[in-house]
Amino acid sequence: MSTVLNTKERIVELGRGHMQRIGYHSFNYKQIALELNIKNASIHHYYPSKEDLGMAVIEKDRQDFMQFIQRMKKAPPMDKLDALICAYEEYFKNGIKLCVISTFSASFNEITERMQLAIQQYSEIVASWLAGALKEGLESGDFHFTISIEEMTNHWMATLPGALLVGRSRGKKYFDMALHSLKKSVQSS
Amino acid sequence: MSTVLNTKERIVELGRGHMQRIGYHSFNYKQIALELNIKNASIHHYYPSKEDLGMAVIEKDRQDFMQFIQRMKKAPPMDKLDALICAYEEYFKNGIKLCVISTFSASFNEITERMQLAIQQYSEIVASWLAGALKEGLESGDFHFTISIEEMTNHWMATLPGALLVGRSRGKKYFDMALHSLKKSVQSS
DNA sequence: ATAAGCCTACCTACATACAGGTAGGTAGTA
DNA sequence: TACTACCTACCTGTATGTAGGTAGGCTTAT
Repeated sequence: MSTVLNTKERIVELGRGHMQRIGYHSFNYKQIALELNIKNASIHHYYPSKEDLGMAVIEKDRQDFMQFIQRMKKAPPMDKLDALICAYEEYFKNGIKLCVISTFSASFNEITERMQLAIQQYSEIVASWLAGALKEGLESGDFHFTISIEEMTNHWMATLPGALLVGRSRGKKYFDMALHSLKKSVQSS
Repeated sequence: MSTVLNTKERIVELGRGHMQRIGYHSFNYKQIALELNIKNASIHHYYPSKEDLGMAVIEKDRQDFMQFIQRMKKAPPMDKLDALICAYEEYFKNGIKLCVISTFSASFNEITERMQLAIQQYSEIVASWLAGALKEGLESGDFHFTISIEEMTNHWMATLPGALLVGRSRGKKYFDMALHSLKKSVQSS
């Protein structure tokens, strides 16, 4: 698969980045238009409304996550969690982004119902993948923890976004510490 | 202390609520003006710029937290943590708010440096209070955990905002579960 | 082979709305 | 008299979105 993106794909890609950095509502078409050297109105040619673009961003991120699942399908459970953590380190590094789910969760009360639904569904996909990886690691003996898988899943689902937020206000040290604690949580608790 | 607020105080109070629900950037003067039955321009009489109002909201929340610290000064450590959790339950209930620190952390890249600084300082106040409560509980034998106080503090600092976000996308059940796990974390880990 | 027609990927120009903010005024109170 | 707490009216900037146009490539019929 070639990495050359057409305009439509580049709009989503750039839009996603901006939304993750400054939020869905603060994001605007101008920034993308400048970067792609096209006019504001041309974006509407591909995405008639901002909601359409928002939906496309969520959908693209979900698809990327599905591919991630596929790629990691046969990896050992710890590698799966490591890869997830690695993705979050990338978000934090690349201009202090949030993950897409957190981005839209932070704006949850100002997005349309359609978008809320898409985020809810996407969240459940991530959660069930996480639960699967945790179950697998527990059964293989790679992980050791005494709380339920559902609780551990939820612990991860809350801590990953929380680490991004806390990293913004308290700095990288505390972001790293949160992820480090998270990794340890499946090894002895 | 009377609960009757003057207009200036009510503007901050309402502003805070709206910011917590929809974010700093999405929040606008009109909503407050309507609720207080005054004109948009009158808000500028009290807070010349939006940044001033944002700063006032952060400052008010910090002051409220300082009062909270005072009130809980002689309470047993577990009561302190319970009270904090209770505050977050209130946020989640009252129209699905985030805490003020998360609110501005979510918008961290679109607020002024002054506001960023204020949030950073406020974060450190919360963190050091939390660390104090954890230390106290550990020494009194009320808490049992093996990780460092700094790590446990950070765990709380990340999980509380994370729970609010996850609660928005996955629902109250998972918000409650996150807080429940959090409470358990100081009792056996 | 080529002309006609159509589609894609943009453009210019504009409509609309709404936000933050300012200038200057006024009524009531200290 | 001066200050407080508003108001009306307006300016400016900016965001989403629309209408209509155009250049160039592709398709199809003759």
